[in-house]
Amino acid sequence: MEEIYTAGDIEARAQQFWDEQQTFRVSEDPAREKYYCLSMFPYPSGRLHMGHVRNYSIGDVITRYQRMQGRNVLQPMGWDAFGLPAENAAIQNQVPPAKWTRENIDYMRNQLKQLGFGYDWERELATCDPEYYRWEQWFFTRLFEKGVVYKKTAVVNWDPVDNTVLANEQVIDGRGWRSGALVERREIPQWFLKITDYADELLNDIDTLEGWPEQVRTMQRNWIGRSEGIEMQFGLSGRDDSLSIYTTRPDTLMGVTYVAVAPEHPLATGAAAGNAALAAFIEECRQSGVSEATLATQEKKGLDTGLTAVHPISGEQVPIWAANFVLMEYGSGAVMSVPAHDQRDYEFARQNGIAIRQVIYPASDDQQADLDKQAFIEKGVLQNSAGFDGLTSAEAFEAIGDWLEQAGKGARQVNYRLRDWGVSRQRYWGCPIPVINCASCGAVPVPEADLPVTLPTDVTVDATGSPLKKMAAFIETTCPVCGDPAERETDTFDTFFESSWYFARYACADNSSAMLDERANYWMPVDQYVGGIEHAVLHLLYARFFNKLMRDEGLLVSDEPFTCLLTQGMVLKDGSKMSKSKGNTVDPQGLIDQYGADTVRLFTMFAAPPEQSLEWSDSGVEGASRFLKRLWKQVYQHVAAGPAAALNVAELNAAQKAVRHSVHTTLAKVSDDVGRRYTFNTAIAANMELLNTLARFADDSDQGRAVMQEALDAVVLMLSPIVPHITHELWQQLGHGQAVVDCAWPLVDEAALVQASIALVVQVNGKVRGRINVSPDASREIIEAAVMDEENVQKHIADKTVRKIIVVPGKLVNVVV
RNA sequence: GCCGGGGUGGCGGAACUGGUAGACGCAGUGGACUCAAAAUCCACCGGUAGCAAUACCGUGCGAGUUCGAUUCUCGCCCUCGGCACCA
Repeated sequence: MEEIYTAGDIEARAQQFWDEQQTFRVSEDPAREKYYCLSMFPYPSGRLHMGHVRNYSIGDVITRYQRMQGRNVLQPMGWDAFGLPAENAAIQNQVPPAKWTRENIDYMRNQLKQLGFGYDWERELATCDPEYYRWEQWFFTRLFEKGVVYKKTAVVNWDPVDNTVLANEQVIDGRGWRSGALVERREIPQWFLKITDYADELLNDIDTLEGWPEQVRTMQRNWIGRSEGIEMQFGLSGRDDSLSIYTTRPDTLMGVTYVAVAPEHPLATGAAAGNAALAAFIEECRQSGVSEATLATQEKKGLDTGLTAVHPISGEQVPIWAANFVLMEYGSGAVMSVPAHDQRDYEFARQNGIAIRQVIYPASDDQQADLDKQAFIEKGVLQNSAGFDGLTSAEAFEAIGDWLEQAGKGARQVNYRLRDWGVSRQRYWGCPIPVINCASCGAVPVPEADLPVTLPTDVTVDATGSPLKKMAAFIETTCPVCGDPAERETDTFDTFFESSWYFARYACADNSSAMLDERANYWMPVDQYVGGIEHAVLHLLYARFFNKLMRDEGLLVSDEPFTCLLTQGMVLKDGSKMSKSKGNTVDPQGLIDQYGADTVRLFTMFAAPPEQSLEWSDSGVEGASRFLKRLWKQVYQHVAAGPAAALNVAELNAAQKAVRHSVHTTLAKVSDDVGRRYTFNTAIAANMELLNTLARFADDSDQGRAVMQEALDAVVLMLSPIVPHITHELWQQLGHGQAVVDCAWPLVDEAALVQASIALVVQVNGKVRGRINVSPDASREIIEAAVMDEENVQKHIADKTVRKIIVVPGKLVNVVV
């Protein structure tokens, strides 16, 4: 055995071994328990960043640990290869997106291999492969036939200078990122998936996701936003039609003093025809981005349309305002406004001189309503509400609901905040939407025999929008129904489309005749999914939705795709997210070259628990490297002295027993940390502590060396999922024939955990005043007597009377005076 | 603005179910080894007072519950993630 640890050679040898043995190649084996561990696949942006290293290290530790538990473990890897950055790179460097993407994939695949992650590379997929995206095109046409997809107009960010649609992130302070032009809202026709049809199931099934973090489940529930309310009709003065409005607070209905509609609402745009000021206001509202964060934080503005609505109960005429805070996408694009009982309506009414009418009064004395200062938003008792006076808010909800239903002016309705999923993107580098637009037949799905609709890759990309829209050869086709000349759809899918089913495709990535086959039902659902917390809502909700769509199409049997979810925190440098614009990135490659993959993996696992953000530290990496050198040295010194004798537990002296006790308490703790808690940082810390103990244990006797052998074997096995290369080598050097990657996780010897005496903390009035040593089975009486014997305890009791003594078994004693 | 997290020594973090605050590591200080340096090894390492034993203070801020609160409750401050076209 070499005396000095050299990561480079060791890592190359271990990786070659796994490669030759096809260690991580798996197939279906009904006789064994399967375990599917999946990390979110990366966007091939060029090089791995620290977030990837962290994500994939976590997944690899879990994978290797589960292998040691004897399970049939699948861990695949692939590429989320469509997306905006490839187009940006194309504009900047005149390199076609396909070429750029392929080169990035090749480079990053090599980096993943250098890091020693145990993937089954046979299953690798890239979403920009026609062999991959043809199946989502096929699936879309199935959904089309079923009526799950439909087309409607929706607003986008429009850059009037570059004449292109911008992503929200390309809008900076209301201006296009390249042109600097003020962004406009523009309505264009787009394809939607009816995710709202699944809103109830998506909501209810959250309850079954017990392996998910509670915060993610809460965020998804809030995102879906189920509410119960009343949908009612406000009449329109001087018109035959009416205005549909939804409210969750019908108890406040008699306090309505105006109605607000979105600036794009037909009522507002209609009224603008004869109203220059209103037209100017609507135009002004059009000059802003579409993101909800933008709309919610901008100054609340509105203008009276001059139209009036008729209150469904009182018949009173209330003004209709156009307001920039009402979203056309949400509900009917109109809201009733009750300034007395809604803070936003209150501020808007104050600002615009609209009446404030209180109809809800506090039900008890602990509540106060001061409408000179703010709205009273609590529930209470109704007044000034005609026939509903005296009812509580809850009673009024029912009474007003009944009244409206009987009058034919409204109905109880469940509403969702969730909106249907718009999947059209006016981009080049994505999966073409398989639709042909025919003048006489309308939108027609591309027949299965003509799939895939292949994305042309020989293109020049510039800042003025998708090159597809200028490619006659791509666009011009014939209608599959009538055979007349027709035009191909030039929009591509939202890239969330690809990432909504890749997890199932890994099970049968080689199938060229079907989207999924029976192997998907062997591997699905994913047992452990690992990825960034930033995907808590969108990706994870779309993937859950898609899984249900695939189930309903008969492609899968599971209701949910991911049994357990681990949301990893971000990697920070100097307190903020690493990014090129901040210039605070750390390139993993340099660290791999300098220290080796094991050091990088060890540091990322040690610096913080997986769910927390991780603060990068170069000197911390140095520390991780030092630990591996010490581990190497400890094994080297042991091995250099020749083979150890067999362990005979009955012959051990007190010091040897103490070391064995440390080994097995560490083993128990690390098994729990790695297997249940996923706190790899504390698992590593416990091993560091144990190695410190072993370094102080100098015992050349036969049993001393036997204890050391058992201890080093345990440390190597415990660390092997985290630092697989060095432990691969050390395990051989410790005299074992089997590769460490194929070993079983070590078992705790319960007998080694038993101790002759344990230390209890002694408190007086909750403050630590000393410690006592007692036998683990000492009675309460013996413990109390020992406590009272303590000098420092007596001093703090002094002349006071002992009121009670609290004994927490195995931990502490608190004397209350 | 709305939804969800987080805040503990000089730094990253530990304390798992309300029970010893600061494990482990980094940085630092002192020492050993060396001609010297690096590396390595040993010791110390929250603040104040004290030779020490020990005492008091201390987990973002303010209240509360409890024998006991980093942990639970309420209010506030700061910060990070998401907000439907970044992935």
